[in-house]
Amino acid sequence: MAQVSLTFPDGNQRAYPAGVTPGEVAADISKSLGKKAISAQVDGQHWDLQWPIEHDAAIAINTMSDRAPALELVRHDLAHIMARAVQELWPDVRVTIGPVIEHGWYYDFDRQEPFTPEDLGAIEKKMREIIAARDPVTTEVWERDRAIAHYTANNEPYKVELVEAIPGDEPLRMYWHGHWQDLCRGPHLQHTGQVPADAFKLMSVAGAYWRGDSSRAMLQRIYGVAFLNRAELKAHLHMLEEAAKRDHRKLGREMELFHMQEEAPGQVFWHPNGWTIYTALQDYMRRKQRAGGYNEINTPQVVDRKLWEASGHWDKYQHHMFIVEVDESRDGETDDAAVRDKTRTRINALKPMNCPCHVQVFNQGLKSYRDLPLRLAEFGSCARFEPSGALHGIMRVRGFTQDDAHIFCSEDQIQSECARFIDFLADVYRELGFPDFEIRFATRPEQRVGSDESWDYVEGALENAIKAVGRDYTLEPGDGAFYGPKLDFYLTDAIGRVWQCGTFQVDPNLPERLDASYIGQDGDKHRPYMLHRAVLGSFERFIGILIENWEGKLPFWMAPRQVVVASIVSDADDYCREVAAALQARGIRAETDLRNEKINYKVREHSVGKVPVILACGAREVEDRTVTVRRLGEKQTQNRALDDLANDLAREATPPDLA
RNA sequence: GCUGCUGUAGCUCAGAGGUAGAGCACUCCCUUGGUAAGGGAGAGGUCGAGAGUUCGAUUCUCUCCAGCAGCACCA
Repeated sequence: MAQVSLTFPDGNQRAYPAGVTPGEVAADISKSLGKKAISAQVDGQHWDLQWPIEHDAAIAINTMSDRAPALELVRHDLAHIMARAVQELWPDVRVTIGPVIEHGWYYDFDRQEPFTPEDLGAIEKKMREIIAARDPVTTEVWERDRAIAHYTANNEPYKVELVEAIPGDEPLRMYWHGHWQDLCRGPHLQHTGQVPADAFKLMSVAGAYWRGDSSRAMLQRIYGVAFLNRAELKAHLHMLEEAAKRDHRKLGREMELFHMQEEAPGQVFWHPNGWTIYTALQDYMRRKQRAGGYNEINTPQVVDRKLWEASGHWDKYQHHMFIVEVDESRDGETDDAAVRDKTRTRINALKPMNCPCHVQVFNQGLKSYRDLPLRLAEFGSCARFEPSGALHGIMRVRGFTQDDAHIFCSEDQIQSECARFIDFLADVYRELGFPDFEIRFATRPEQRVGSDESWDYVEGALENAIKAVGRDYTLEPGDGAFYGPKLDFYLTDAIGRVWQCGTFQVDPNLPERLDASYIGQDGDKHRPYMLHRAVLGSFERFIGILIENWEGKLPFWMAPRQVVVASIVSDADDYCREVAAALQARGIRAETDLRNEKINYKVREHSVGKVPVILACGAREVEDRTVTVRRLGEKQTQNRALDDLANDLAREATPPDLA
């Protein structure tokens, strides 16, 4: 009989009959390992305990203490257990797919009636019964015809479709969790009892398209989270609560930053406090850009469709544009709709992007190679008709302002401009409190314009630029824009969430379409490249990220209300006004709170409002010309001389680029 | 846009086929209080919009609008 030689992690080798399974190997090592085993790594591949090993291989047996495979298996088995529970409760439900995702899994079902929160409870209960039953998990490889016949007979059309989509040379694997069967790649646990019964929770149900295709059936997706023990589950649920606490929509209301209303969906009404943040950030970016060699411009919002036709947006982006039809016959003539000339109608669109307008600025007058690179920046207010379901607070809106710029340059300037931009962006992110960020390099997609040589050159230039500034990046092959490759910049917030903000895109296409040119050293006309770039992305979204990152407790220089001077007794009112005025004279955003309320009340209210510094003044402070300082989040107070404190606060209030 | 859910006072939410309630916030009064809510009184709502059923609709039905979760979208 043929033998296979298995090498264990400690270097030991043992011979087994070919076709031995990791489960048999584990049981051979020890009875307890045989029981504890959950799966194996065979030549680095995650391997089911039941799969035969036919060749010499390196093998390691996984148990629950091998975190990554354990989590993978627990979540994956839970997906099957949940699907089984659902079909036991409602036999007419059709099953589809149920993959493992970050923190847990989901499974998509086809069912007429919606699942209710009570249903989730019933499913969870049934799942615990299945786990308690310790049903064996078994597997078999089936022929395609058998699988199709089986699923056809059982009225599981989605499964039939899945089987048909699997390439003919790939074996079809079936898994049983007790009596319940599902098509699955595996691997799985030994039996359902290996799933920790107290470390999972069904979270929510939501719609999802079959195979992610919006033209196909809408299924119901049940999400679950699962961990290896109860403590981890609780920690995760606690983290979700933390994220909810940081929700910028909630903090925006509490801190009186902005509001939105149904007459202007997806657009922000900024209140004084929120606008203070906005302008502080914008003033900062304006200084940075000026120092970074950009020329700030401003371009129209309402632009004739002719320009959008020329730029290609009318063809490709029209459904995302706010289109404005203007009846020009009323121009200076009449307000009476009946006598207007309907033929004098002009079609405009609100700009969804600034680039075509920036080319118009570039195109004014003759440009020389000496003018390049020309960096035109605009805090460009754009309007995009985003799908209603995409809107989300101030993070995904229909009206927003980008920190946009376009760099017009020659081909051989792309690399240095890219390196220069990465440095610029890193500097801004660092100063704004995001020292770590990730670069993703998206290369040529299937559908593209331009020659392969040109793509080779430009992709090479970007790659060299990243290397020149000494940064790592991950590759996203095929994810570039149709006109050119791009770099996307992702920052990580205080609770580990990742946000794409910055971007750098090489575009030879739009200068061509809009006929931009410059005179080269040789006296001939040349086509410039256009580099689209943004650091923050949009002010609206970035401020949302800042609010959530800092939980509303923004750095002092951005805080909308930096100091509240609160009186303890009304005899201190005049002194409080004097203190506030002294701080205001130093450029600090200070207010007084002289209301007839106790200091406890005032402290609570301004703490909830995230005011970083509360200065309390009573009889003692008036007497000594001091203030008692209470910093947000600190219990302890500090008595300080007014002048001293004013110096400190003035320093703290200085934006990072001026410090 | 799609599926599901939601829409009642500024905010958070309760309620019911017979035109509405709480807490906080707000106004006034008492209180001058030393670091996360002092006490009392008062005012405040076309119950998201429109249509239908009904003697009567904020409540039931339909349509629309907006929000929430997810999906799709984010050249």
